[in-house]
Amino acid sequence: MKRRNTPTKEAVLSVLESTAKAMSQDAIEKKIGIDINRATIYRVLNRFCDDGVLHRIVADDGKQYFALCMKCDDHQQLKNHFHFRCKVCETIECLPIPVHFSLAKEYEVENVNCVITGVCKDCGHDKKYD
Amino acid sequence: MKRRNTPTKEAVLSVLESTAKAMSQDAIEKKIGIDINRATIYRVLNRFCDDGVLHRIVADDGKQYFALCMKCDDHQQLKNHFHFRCKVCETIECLPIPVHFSLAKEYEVENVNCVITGVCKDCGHDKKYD
DNA sequence: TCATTATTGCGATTAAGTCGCAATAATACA
DNA sequence: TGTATTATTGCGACTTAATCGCAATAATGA
Ligand SMILES: [Mn+2]
Ligand SMILES: [Mn+2]
Ligand SMILES: [Zn+2]
Ligand SMILES: [Zn+2]
Repeated sequence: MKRRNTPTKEAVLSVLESTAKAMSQDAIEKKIGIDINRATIYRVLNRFCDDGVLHRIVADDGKQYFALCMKCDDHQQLKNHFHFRCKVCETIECLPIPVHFSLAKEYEVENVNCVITGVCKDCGHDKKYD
Repeated sequence: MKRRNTPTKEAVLSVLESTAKAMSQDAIEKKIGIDINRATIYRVLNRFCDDGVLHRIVADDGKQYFALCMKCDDHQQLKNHFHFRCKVCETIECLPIPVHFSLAKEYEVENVNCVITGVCKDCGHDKKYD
């Protein structure tokens, strides 16, 4: 299963590198410019997740969102972090807030998925000129 | 919009009162005994959520799960708590672990959805007689 | 250049959840 | 107790997200 380099992979990655947010397949497809099949985008995203290049967030809207995994040491500590989904601008941001919990040792943790939903700082309700 | 008492409502509630876990529409339908339409179960569940009787968790499998909201003061502090989804027994439990985070005041929080996924204490990998 | 096989496009498919509408039944009230 | 009001239900159609099978394409290494 050796990976091959393709224009599709590079295009998807480049879209995600152009933002600090997590994006859905739909949003990526809209922003990507070139025409790539939906199933292909999903397959590329899933492979990136398998390879540890991206992480997947399932929000409370039931949709999957994908974001780059940070590699520098500063960010590595944030392996499990909170996410914020804004209902107004429909974006998901990776928050620099680590998730802490402690479970009885019999539990085996495989994934942590934490999403806070509401209105983000850029869309606050007091904004008069929306 | 005054609520009416119906056998359906009572049946759904009784299923959820019979367990400490969160359940999906599918699981509820299987356990409920009487034959109730899928859309109706969803409508009942949604109404219970609106009324604060149930809370809804969206897990990383993309599905919605519903659990009773505890009313005693002991549990009220756990308004936002972690959930654990076991991939083996396919259940979701409400953990008595509160979710803590702090956001810049410009954020408006409307919902908190935290799910840890893995293998629960009853399904541990060392079990030889599964 | 050629063979291998990972990747892609396409259409069909699955699954969760919602919606419109007509029929039913819980509630309030005469 | 009868009747009107309207919340609730059942049904089927629909929506959306995501996956899958398969044949065609193209990246890679020899
Ligand atoms: Mn993130
Ligand atoms: Mn819970
Ligand atoms: Zn926003
Ligand atoms: Zn389990």
